[in-house]
Amino acid sequence: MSENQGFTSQRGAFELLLSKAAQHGALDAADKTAIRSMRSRTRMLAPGEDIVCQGERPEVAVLVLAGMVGRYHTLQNGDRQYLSFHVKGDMPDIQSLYLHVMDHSVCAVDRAEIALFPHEQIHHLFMRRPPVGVAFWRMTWVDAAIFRQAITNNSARSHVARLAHFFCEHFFRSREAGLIDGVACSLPLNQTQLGQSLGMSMVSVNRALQELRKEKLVEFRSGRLSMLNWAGLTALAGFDPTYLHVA
Amino acid sequence: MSENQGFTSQRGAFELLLSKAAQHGALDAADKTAIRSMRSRTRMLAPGEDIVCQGERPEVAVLVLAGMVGRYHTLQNGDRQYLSFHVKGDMPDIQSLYLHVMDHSVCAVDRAEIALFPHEQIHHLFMRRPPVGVAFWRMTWVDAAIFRQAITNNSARSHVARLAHFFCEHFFRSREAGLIDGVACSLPLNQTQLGQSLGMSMVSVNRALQELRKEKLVEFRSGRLSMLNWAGLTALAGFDPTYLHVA
DNA sequence: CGCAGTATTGAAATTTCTCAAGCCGAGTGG
DNA sequence: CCACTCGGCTTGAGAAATTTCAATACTGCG
Repeated sequence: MSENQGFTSQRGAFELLLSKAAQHGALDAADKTAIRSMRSRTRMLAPGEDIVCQGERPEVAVLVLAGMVGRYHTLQNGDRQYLSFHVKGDMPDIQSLYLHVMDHSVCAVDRAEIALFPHEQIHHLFMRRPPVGVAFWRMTWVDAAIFRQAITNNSARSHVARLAHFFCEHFFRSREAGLIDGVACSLPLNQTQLGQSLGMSMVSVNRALQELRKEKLVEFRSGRLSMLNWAGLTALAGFDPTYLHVA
Repeated sequence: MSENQGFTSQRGAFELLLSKAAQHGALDAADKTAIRSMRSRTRMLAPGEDIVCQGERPEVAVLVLAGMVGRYHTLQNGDRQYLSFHVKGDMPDIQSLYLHVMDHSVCAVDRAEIALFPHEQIHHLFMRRPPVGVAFWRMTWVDAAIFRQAITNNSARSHVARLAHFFCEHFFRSREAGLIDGVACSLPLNQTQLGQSLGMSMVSVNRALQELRKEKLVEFRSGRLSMLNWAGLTALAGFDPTYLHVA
């Protein structure tokens, strides 16, 4: 991986936020100016580093600029359950704006870069420019749709279909975010983490993976996911991208 | 159960909506007037009746006035996965306002009464009164937190803890909605539906239920849930209500 | 070259599901 | 008033899926 692949300048954060918001609602010039007038700072994160933890009360919201960020619950026995993963352009904890105490943690999965926007400024932005609020609102609704799909995936699908569905979703979203490289994308998770996302043991992940490999549907090694047969994989997974609500 | 227990008049719908919104954000007189100026109609639903189906494009949003409403996915093989259940004061499909095609269905679980608000009016309300938008927005964020918890529940907890957690959440939310009768509340689901919510077979639900009964933690028969030992149940479930973000 | 983390494998232990039968209680009609 | 029926609950037992445990291989990096 080249040194700063995908890593964005400070100025880039606003352009990214703008284009993301524009995907979710029509914005006029005043809306865009208002977005650009916010203050933010950027931050680099080491692999595994926590950004906010369950129980905290953050005063800033995160925008992912590069790398992958994950959200997870920590159970009483210390077990970790990943809830979702986020790529460039996602705002994984915007809900902390009004839901003051975090019910989950947010961490960098691999090396990542984020921008931080103060809650106060986002709040004023929404009050002054309702269409911007609606655009952001829509983003969080897509998020909720992704959570719903995760419930179904982890509760009602076989291990193989479950893993396949996870891969389909990640690839599809990476494509939307412009992060595809031919037929491959980055997915910097190990099999243990995959298990903590899908509600299965690491060994079961390994065996499900072998199934998919044997059928020549995907390849997945050292953080790289390659789609060998998209039609076959989506059919096996029962993947229907409607829930991702791409405009 | 008495004839129209909990069933609300047309006028009651606005008061309910108002008090619900007020729980999630400070509203001034103009905000309240704007909410009251909307048009709505109410509707009675038979047990099991669908309100909106996966794939449809509704033009109204639902407010639950009485009874229980559920959301579910339908899988390719016809299996059903329940995603969440909603009681008086909840708006289970407000996201259809901007996420135009439904990625899941909404149905009445038992006999229920709902109010329907045209999308167009809700949209104008949000544009004119941003604080009202924020209050509604917060409601949907709590919804998302509930989905996250369901992921963890169905993926990482034992069958017994899973069922216990489900009971805790339902009881807690029913209490918030003022639907508690002493130590009991309504939960009009059978064991098959419980299984379709928790990602377990009906037989496993039955056996988990027997565990909870044996420990004298809860009683659950014919749609009625009684809490016999709240402290014991929450401890077993690992239930921490932070995620419900009661203001 | 060797370490550390990750992946893979086999086999036993355990959990979970399926199947199928019997039970129970509420409502129905004779 | 009682037999009947229907849906939902309960039970046991075998089959299947899944996890656990533990040993072995692999890989990238210092």
